[in-house]
Amino acid sequence: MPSRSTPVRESTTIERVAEQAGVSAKTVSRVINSEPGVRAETRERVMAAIERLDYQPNLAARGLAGARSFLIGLFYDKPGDYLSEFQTGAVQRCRESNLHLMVEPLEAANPDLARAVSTLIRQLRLEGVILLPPLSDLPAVHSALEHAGIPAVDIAPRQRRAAAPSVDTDDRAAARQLTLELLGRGHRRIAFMLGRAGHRATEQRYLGFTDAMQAHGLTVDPQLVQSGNFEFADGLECARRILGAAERPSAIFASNDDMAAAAVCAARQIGLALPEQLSITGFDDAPVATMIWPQLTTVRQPVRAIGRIAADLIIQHKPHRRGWPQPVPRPHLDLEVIVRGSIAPAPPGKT
Amino acid sequence: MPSRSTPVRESTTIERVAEQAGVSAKTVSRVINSEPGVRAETRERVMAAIERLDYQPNLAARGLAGARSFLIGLFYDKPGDYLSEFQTGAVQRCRESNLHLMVEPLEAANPDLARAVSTLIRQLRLEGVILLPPLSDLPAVHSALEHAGIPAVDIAPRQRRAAAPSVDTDDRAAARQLTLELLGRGHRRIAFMLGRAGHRATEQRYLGFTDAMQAHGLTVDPQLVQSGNFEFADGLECARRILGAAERPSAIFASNDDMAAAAVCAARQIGLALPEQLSITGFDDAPVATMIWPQLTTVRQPVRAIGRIAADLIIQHKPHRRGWPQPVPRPHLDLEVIVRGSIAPAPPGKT
DNA sequence: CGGTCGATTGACAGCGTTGACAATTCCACT
DNA sequence: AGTGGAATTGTCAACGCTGTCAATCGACCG
Repeated sequence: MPSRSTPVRESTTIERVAEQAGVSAKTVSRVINSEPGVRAETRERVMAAIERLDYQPNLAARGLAGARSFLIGLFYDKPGDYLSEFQTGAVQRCRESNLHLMVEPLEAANPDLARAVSTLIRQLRLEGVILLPPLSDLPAVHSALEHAGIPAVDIAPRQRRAAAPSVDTDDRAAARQLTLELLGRGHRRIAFMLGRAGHRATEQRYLGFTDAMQAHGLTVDPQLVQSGNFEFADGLECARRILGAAERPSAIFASNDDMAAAAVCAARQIGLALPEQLSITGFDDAPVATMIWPQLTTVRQPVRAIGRIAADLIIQHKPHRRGWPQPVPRPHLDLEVIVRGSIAPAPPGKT
Repeated sequence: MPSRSTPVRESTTIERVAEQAGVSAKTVSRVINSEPGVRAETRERVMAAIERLDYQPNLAARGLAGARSFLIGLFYDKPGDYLSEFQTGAVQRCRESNLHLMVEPLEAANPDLARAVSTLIRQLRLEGVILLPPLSDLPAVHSALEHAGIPAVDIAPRQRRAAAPSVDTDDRAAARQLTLELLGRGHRRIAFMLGRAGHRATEQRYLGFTDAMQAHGLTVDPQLVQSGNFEFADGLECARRILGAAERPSAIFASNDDMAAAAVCAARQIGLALPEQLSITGFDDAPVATMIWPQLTTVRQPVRAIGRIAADLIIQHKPHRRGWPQPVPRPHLDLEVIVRGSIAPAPPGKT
């Protein structure tokens, strides 16, 4: 029984819709793009025709004719859970405006980054680009984009650029609040595990921590501040150093959950009872936060929401009149401290 | 100091390149598309011109004229680490052929899935689609794609479709091997935590497990087989049921690392010493596998490689003469068992 | 009732590239 | 030098849509 393969059927063009609706192609185009100046009755007739023929405008043709692309780029360096959540949120927003998201991994360390970026944007004529950290901190990327006149939004950039939109969360405030949870439980000697140098998150979280400490008149023992680069393996080293300190802290504030998980392991290995003998906090509410015991007290980032907003910023972006910088939107999202089992009152005796 | 905004410079067109090289636009086009029938010397001249002008062909125009899109779709349901690794691999392969990857989250449960898919593919004119599970098992998606004549590759589909390419890993063999690791350590009473019903991985991993058990003349106690849906929370329940059994097993084979992590937690909570009193294995080598203690013995999936291959299958795909199904490629990737601290010899006494 | 002006709509020429096919060039061989 | 055929290159018209600008329509005014 030879299978007849069904060939691709011709797709409906704008012309066919125009015919159906008894108008010109241009008018159909107007309706598609929700341009003003189409009589309501006409618009309806056209929409009905579109519906009836199940018409889908051809992106390439629209792009070519209209000098746009309906494409937004999402540039990232490291894959991971964060990325996938983020992009899901961004795509959601894109769909509402009939745009599409093009994901492009890029190596931050690549010396030829600028050219890679430039190639991408010129080939695709991206309408905007979302930069995930650490790409959001690379001048090479920024200048390539600026040179091409393509709007970019920086996600959690270390320092905001003058005329560039960005999306941030108030890591500092959340870190402060998280530290307060520890202080409130009587902890005084608290260690801190830093993230990767140069990341906004690294700085802000540490600042929030010191804010809270200072507010309580406490100083931070430099021996208890170690860098873990946001990674488990490094975190393990770092936790060991911290726990090996002459005077052991009663709590560890890790800059992310992976490192917090490392602290949990390290503590367990030297036989500490958790959370009784050592409180640990993380950051991000990554999957691992609830997959270990005790579950991590941490800070939830609304990652999808951030993705949505990032896409929204690109979409809302109107090219501004030259010389007149438009106000740069900088949404700030609230983070949520989530208290779980990994923290407990400080053991007595340690004051 | 008013900032003059740099406007978008005109991009080089194929015409300009043709001029530079002293040939017609069509010849430049030939070079770009590496078509045969261009004298070597001419080709070089053109390439030099392209280089000199830093020319980037316009995707939209190429697409419109050539009736293609240079776009491959990656449809997924659940975001996560797997997705982000996979897409990174797929993009790598795409770049080698100047294609781009369009990621599209799709809800498997959406009753209107077929239309969502159809809209996507007609708007974008995708050249192919990669379906991540569980989408790779949905007839609605398949038929929509087939109807549009768009090649699709199924990733780990439950059952292979006749003329459809797919990428699989030999989960069954790996599960068998992993089980052997347990059996080799003297474990006889082994519990199994199933994944989500309907997933290929769920079936194959269980089959591999029973293969090995049977080969050793062991029967599986139905009480020790529980379903955890691939999720930590469910896994926890499920582990508790298993550990609460009249006769406790000496090992648990979890169908993925999240559930294995749950088993670790559950065991710890009832005071079992790990791995001495209970061996646990996972699957996938997810991030969590090395972020808990003891680290999980598991199976590594070459996720990026799978992504690469999936993209490759789309790219290699040549539309076949109607009626003559071409051989369907079905690469099979090897998995790697990784032995870590979560398994140990069975405690004596239990035989 | 002609005129005016804003609201609608349409005609037409591209957008930058490739497909189909024609033209030219190049060579080997008479 | 002439010829045939393959190799190479060019011409021209799409591809499906939108920008520009002209045309038409209608309401309203004097």
